[in-house]
Amino acid sequence: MGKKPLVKDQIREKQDELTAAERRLTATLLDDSLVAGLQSITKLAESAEVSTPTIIRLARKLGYQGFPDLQDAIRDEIAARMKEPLAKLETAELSAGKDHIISRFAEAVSHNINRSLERLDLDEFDKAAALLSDLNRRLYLLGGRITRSNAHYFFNHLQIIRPGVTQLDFSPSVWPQSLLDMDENATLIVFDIRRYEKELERLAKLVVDQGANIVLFTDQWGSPIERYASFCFRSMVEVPSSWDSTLAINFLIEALVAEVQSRSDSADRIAALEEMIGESRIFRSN
Amino acid sequence: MGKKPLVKDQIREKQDELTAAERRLTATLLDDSLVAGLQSITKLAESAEVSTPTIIRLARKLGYQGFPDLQDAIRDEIAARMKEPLAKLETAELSAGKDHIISRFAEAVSHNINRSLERLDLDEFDKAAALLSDLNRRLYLLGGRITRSNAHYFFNHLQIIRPGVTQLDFSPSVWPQSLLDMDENATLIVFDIRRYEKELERLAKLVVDQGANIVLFTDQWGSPIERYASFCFRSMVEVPSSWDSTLAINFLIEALVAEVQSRSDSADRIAALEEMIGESRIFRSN
DNA sequence: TGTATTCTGTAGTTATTATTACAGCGCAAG
DNA sequence: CTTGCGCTGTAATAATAACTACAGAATACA
Repeated sequence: MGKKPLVKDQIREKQDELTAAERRLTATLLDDSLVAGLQSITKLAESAEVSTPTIIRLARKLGYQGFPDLQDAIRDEIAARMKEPLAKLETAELSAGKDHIISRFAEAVSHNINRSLERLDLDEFDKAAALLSDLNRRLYLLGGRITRSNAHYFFNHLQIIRPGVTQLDFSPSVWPQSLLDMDENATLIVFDIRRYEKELERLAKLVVDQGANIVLFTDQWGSPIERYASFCFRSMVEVPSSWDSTLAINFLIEALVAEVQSRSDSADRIAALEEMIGESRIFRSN
Repeated sequence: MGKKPLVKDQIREKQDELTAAERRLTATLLDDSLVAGLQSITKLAESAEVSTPTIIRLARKLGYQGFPDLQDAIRDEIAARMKEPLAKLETAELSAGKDHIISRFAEAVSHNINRSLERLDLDEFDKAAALLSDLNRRLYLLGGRITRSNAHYFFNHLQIIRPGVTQLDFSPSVWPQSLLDMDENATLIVFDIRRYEKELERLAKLVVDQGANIVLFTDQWGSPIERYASFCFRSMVEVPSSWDSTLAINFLIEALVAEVQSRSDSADRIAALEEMIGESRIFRSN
């Protein structure tokens, strides 16, 4: 049994063969994501300003037995959409820019975050947060060509929340110095999405050999570093763009920052930092 | 007339005074975000394994006249939620981690992106994209303490897509050199969210005085730089964390990257870059 | 264990909804 | 014009849903 087409799409598809009254009806339906179709046929008829038989005729044209049958389909769709943490969005409807990049992007992004959260193991998240909150462990961060920005964002926060956080330079030539310190009391947080970078993998291997843990952020297909990682977070990255989207990854980073922060009770630390920033400008110049 | 409470909340509130069968029913309802409540009373009774009168009794307990009355309320709520580009999520339901940080975070993030997109003027977006695609204009990027990571992410992409892109150092002491070049053929892309940074504002003023354009990314309250900006994108940043979330800002960045990319037809440029990366490693070390 | 109280479903009734049949209307072609 | 065809609504009917009354079951308490 094949996947049923979405009612919304069925309507769009048949739009041409619909009569005037039927279009008035579909307009009403499409107008609020089909929710209007869940009323009784009488009420729907009133709000679309058509007669009840028109509704039944439309239902039949779309291939349903009758109105209740169509309603079931609509309800199933809505239920499915509500299940999504971030619903698939229809966003375009908000400013008539149906095919604007913003709409298509928003749709893709919500899909990405949805799927990523769906696959996320909350236990793993908690354990990773605990690991990153452990002040006895030093943290090192490293990203690839694109993801180094994400690594930096994470670093930027972690560094304020707790001591012992280091960002590795993007250039492999200076890695050896830090590598020396990455023993069993160190954790390397590494970002690697396609196209996966060999240098990162090589470093990962070395680091694990020295006993350090690895927390990996990668894409849906998975970096080769996965085999070395104690914790691995896969996020969906595809969007209608020549570039991958790291939004789902950023979501995880921000959530981890929030969690690590609350576990670390770093209020004092931050207060002290704020004071330093307030009193003097020299610290902002680094 | 005050705002009506959400059915979901009404149920939670009265949970204590509900009987066994009624709880079975509310469990079914809550289980799929109340969508089950849009079926006929008969079907709902079946799927919740209670009798139809139980349903009516619950409806009355919640303060409704009867089942259809309750249904109307549910439908209204769902309609409201579907209107959101990214729906408010109930995400917790996906793994029973009701109050897990991930759930609360996801809810906040969807709210933030929703609101931000709602306020986004697509025309402004397009015009900004056009500005950034204009190869006759040089681009400079700058962020604040936290947002410099975002600036860097944007820079990372723009730099590949087109020539004439410069990232300003975070340290004000080296700004003057770049400032010299920021004339009417330059655009400064600046990120400034709370706590707004005075240095950024001062630079913005200088830059505008020299005739350059400013594209500003800020938070919902708005940076003081707004008065100097040709384009201003406000994004919501509040999340259940000690830190602000820049996800909505990143959304815009990624969408702009996609748009600028497609306007710039930089296929050749990227192909050349890929080739260089493939042939030699030295370019990755900087 | 017995009794009172509350809960819950069955079955019957009423109200509403979904469907059908048909007739009027409007538009296009001759 | 007039004729014909398709669209649309009205009104009657069939189907289903919503509600009520009541009685059996479950539970709490003496």
